[in-house]
Amino acid sequence: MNARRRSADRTETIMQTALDLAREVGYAKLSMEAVATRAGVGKDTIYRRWPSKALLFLDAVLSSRITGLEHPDTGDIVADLREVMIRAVDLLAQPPWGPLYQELIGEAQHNPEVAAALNERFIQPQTADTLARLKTAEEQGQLAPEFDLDLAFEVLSGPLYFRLLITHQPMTPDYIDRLLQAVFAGMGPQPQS
Amino acid sequence: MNARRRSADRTETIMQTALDLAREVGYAKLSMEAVATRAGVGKDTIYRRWPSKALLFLDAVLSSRITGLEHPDTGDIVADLREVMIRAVDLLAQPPWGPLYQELIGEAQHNPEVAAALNERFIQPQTADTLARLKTAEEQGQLAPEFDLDLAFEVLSGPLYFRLLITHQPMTPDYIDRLLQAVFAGMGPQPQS
Amino acid sequence: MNARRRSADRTETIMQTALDLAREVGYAKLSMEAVATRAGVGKDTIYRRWPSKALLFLDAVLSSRITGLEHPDTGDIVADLREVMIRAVDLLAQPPWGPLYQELIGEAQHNPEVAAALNERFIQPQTADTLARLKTAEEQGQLAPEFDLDLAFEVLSGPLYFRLLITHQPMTPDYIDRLLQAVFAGMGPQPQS
Amino acid sequence: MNARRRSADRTETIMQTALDLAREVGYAKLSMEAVATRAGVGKDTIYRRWPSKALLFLDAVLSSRITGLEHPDTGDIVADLREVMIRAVDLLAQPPWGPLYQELIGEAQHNPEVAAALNERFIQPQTADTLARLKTAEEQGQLAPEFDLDLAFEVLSGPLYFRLLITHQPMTPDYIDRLLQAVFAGMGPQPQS
DNA sequence: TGGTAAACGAGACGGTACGTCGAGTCTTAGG
DNA sequence: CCTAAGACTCGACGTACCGTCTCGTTTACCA
Repeated sequence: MNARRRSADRTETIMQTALDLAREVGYAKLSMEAVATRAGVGKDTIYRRWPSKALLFLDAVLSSRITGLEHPDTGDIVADLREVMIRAVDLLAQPPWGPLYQELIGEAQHNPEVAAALNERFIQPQTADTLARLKTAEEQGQLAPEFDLDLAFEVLSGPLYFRLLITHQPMTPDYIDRLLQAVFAGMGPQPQS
Repeated sequence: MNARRRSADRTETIMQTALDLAREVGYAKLSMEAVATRAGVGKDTIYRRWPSKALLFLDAVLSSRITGLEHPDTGDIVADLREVMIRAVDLLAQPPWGPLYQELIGEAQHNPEVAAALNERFIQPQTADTLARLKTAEEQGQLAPEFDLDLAFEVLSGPLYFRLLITHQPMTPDYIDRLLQAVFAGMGPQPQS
Repeated sequence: MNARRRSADRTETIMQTALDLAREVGYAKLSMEAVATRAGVGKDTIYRRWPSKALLFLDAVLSSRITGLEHPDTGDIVADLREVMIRAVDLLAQPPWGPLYQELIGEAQHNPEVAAALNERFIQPQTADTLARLKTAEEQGQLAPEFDLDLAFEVLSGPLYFRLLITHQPMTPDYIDRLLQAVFAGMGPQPQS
Repeated sequence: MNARRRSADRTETIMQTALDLAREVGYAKLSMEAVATRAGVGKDTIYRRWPSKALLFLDAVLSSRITGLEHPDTGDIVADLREVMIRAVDLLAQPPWGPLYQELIGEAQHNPEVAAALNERFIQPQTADTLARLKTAEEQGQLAPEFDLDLAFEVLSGPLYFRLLITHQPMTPDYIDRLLQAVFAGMGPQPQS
């Protein structure tokens, strides 16, 4: 089948090589030249597929099947949220995903294309999945009726991102429990009137 | 103490120039050569003071007096938190601070020195200030007695960082109100058992 | 033989530019950056071809066809030597060759590679050509039978180099005549036995 | 006379240090910074005495007493010339004088001040001394009456400079003998008419 | 003999160029 | 036409010295 002269084969090889190299030296020191050489591929073959180093990297990271972040539905919303948060945090805890994801977000800070693609391909699906699960819970009366559902993903994941990106404190299961506890219970002294 | 012969004059000029240029072209495209040229300074004069572009930039951003982020104490903890959050968000909303702060955090993702310095010089003081204000509120019974105070800064600012860095959605006063409401009221359906 | 993909085109352009610049500002003030800029070429493209400014300069000077320094054979050895010496001196008298050749030799004084290349590519062929012509003359009995032929080139050109490099006195046709006269006649009071 | 507050002491130290360093790394890699540091002297202290690196070097080389190049007068002009040539060549043969003198002449090729100073301070006295000795010999009838005395220094030393600067062939006593023999006997076949 | 101006060490300074590196584009030869 | 290879332009890197210019601090003259 030579009609498809951009063989999917090479696309895969390149992404895998990019990922391997990124693990070894980090995104910042990743060079297209090194990727091309190690993949045994001409630089043009890479640029024919991705317009820049950043977008190759993004593609490589996001395509490397990060699975298991869909919400289960056991009927217990807190347990289900906890489950997904734990899984996410486990993923980020074990190399290379934490550093790679960090660097990807770092790159997004001065590269609107990366920022947009990251949102579209990762953040929004994740948000939507969480929202769907929360909707179900709401219908089952497991949430405060007046709670601002659209905010929920941000309130729950915001602190995780804050630790990942800013303070680099560990995100332990215990931390997640405290976080869920705090967010579900609220800071206020009593049921607000 | 003969080490201190570097004129504060130049130090100031360089940081200001770096800041100006960063506003114009962004941190990513900021070059030491451009800073040196525009500041009318030799490159060595810069490298004598900062070991890298990243640390110059950090210094420039953090030294450019960002003030007004200390917590007032009007006796109303929610109002006081709101006040500071509004001010922070106003700062980030108006150029150049938002983009610069974003890029600074972006750089921190692959530069441990920047990450450490950012934490020490900006995040930790900010956290401590918030915590102090919350302690006062707690003593005055304005908070749920069991609330996890150490988490509070993360829970409140996490979502803001999430918007700033990830989704780039606007952080309006209304959004802050919704956030405070959600966090104070909690997600749970009733007085928790 | 894939090594040869460097376009001869660029090679030529670079040497010509180097030569032009050297004429304008001299070798000492010649900079690789200036050559690259004026030639519209990346610095690497230069460094890929020549390992140093010195060797580029040498190549540029020696490649810029200096012709007409081969010995004629009119049958009169003195006239033929005179002819070549006059031509050499004319070449050096008119800019830019004099200064360029001087500076090239200057560079050779602290750069063995330049010294070696200069010898191989210019001095030795010149010496050999002179020696050949002298051999012919000898066979024709135009030279003292016991004269040290291997010395001849040095005895005749040495004084020219001395003037070129050390005293910078002019090398006029008259001077050449005096030199030939002196060397052919000898300093001694009479025919040595 | 307070003008003279520059201690001769330091002047001497600096020249000696320059010379030492030049021996170690060569003139080309000699840096004023290194001279200053090793001499334990501020850079200004050097620049107060010499206007440039080149002139410091010249001064250092020429001041380091090169003696014994004056012509003796034993009555035998050939023997006397030979004596001085041998001594000169011995000096240049043993490090560091050969390389240093070469580099000095190299520098003179693009530095008129050095060239001028070198001529005035070294070449001209040397020439004058030789000429004086030749004059005596002429009066004593040891030279061909019509020989061009002004040329003599050039004819004799030219070949030596040629070897020193261009071909780097050794200048042995034997070579000097051959040179003297050739120059005194002349290249021509007979007593010239 | 103490006061003061120069010479001094130290090294910061504005500049210029170095040689290296990598991004992204372009060229060549082969299949 | 797509590919591997790698040359190309461009621009920035961080370094090294140049020769100049402050800084205090000796020194050594002279008042």
